Amino acid sequence: MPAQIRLAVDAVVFGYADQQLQLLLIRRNIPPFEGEWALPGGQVLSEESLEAAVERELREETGIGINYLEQLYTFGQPGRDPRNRVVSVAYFALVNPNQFELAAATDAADARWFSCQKLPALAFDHAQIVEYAQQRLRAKLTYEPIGLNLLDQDFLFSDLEKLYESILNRKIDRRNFRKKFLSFGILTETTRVHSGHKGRPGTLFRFDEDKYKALKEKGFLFEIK
Amino acid sequence: MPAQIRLAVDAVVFGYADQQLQLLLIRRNIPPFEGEWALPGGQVLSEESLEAAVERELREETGIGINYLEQLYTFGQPGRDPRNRVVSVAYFALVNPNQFELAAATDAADARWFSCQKLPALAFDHAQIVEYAQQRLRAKLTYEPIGLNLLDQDFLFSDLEKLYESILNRKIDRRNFRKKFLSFGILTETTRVHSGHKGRPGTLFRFDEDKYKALKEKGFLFEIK
DNA sequence: CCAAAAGTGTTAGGATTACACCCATGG
DNA sequence: CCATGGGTGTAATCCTAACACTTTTGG
Repeated sequence: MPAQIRLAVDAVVFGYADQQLQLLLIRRNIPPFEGEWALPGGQVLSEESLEAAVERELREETGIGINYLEQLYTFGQPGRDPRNRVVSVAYFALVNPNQFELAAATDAADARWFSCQKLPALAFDHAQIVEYAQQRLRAKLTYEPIGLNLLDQDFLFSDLEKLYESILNRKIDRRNFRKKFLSFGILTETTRVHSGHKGRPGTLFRFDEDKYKALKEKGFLFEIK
Repeated sequence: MPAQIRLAVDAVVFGYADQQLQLLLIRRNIPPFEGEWALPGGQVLSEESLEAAVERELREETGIGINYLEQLYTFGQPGRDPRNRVVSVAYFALVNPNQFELAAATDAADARWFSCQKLPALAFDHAQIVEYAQQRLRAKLTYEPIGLNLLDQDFLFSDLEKLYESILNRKIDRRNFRKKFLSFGILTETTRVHSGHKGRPGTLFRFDEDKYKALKEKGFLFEIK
């Protein structure tokens, strides 16, 4: 029998707060890399699916509720874990940090959001995994409306615009962006709001996911340049 | 210790011949699914990378030389292998079937090309994996020039055009396609050819991969609609 | 000389970009 | 009444899509 290969999952969980992309990390309380920050994750149990493993680990380690989940990539270089051969299937998740208690520390683990602008050093090859996930997020934002999973259910157009600007890291023309996005017909208008800010209140929009799915079936293409 | 999860790789190897997309399959000579057709692949050894495992399996089972390889997706549903829990990292490969002996049967395995239009029943969940790979290929053809890996080094424009037509399964305007593709500046012109066909001989082109990489670095975007 | 495939340019319509002023509210 | 952010239209440009005839060769 060959030396065993262990299978794990890791989750790159993005949130959006303070007009910045945030990443959810846990502090490891066991070796290797004890005390360092790492992606939530762990070994896959023998009878559970990969997605179930991700969800279980997130529940155990962070108590979080996921809006969007997709498989990212499988990292399997020998040596990426200094002790054993561990192959890890990385997942990519989007959540709205407002929808639950900010990183309730369950288990023994300490869970926290970090701005993607100021990440700490990460255990294993997790920095590489995060880099890969950011690329995926940036790319996907332009051809699927997944960014909406990072916002509140009802949001201002300016929120959406700032989200795109901060993640894609470039200026976006407000008028053209709104025209384009609205032209897809996947947002519905709600009432109005003042909320915390000064200035004129803005319209609240809501993502119509069923509409989007229906259009997608019909071959409709979402695209933001 | 939990029941062991086994890790495997599978390769979806596409070729192009007779103006059709082809898929490389092997006939299994051990249970389960003995005698049925399946993707080349097998268990990952404890010290090899995933890519090395794919290349080793392809060498052992088919004697093939790969032009393009990328990770496709990891399939890990419990029950996908009726005997053990096997998680398989699927890879996606493009080859030119002219570049080596047509599926030399090494090992005990029988390896063959099948037109993607007429695939046999496949073992395990391999039909699903192939379906996923075809989607990836179709999508990727439109935003990366990977189709060139399926052709001879020197090829006619009409070959490229037919390749796109057959894989995307729609008519393409010959003039617009040529204009667009040439505008990228990633093809270089060679001499002329008659080859086997009737009619006026056409110019042979060659993919300038270095040029493409250089442009890509600079933020250039390849796109065929 | 005929059949087969290669090669080539123009135009209309649609999409994208660039751009600046007025409006509604809170303090 | 002022500061802040929300809301809106038009014109120039670029890109895409549609479209047909001529050229070169082999048989």
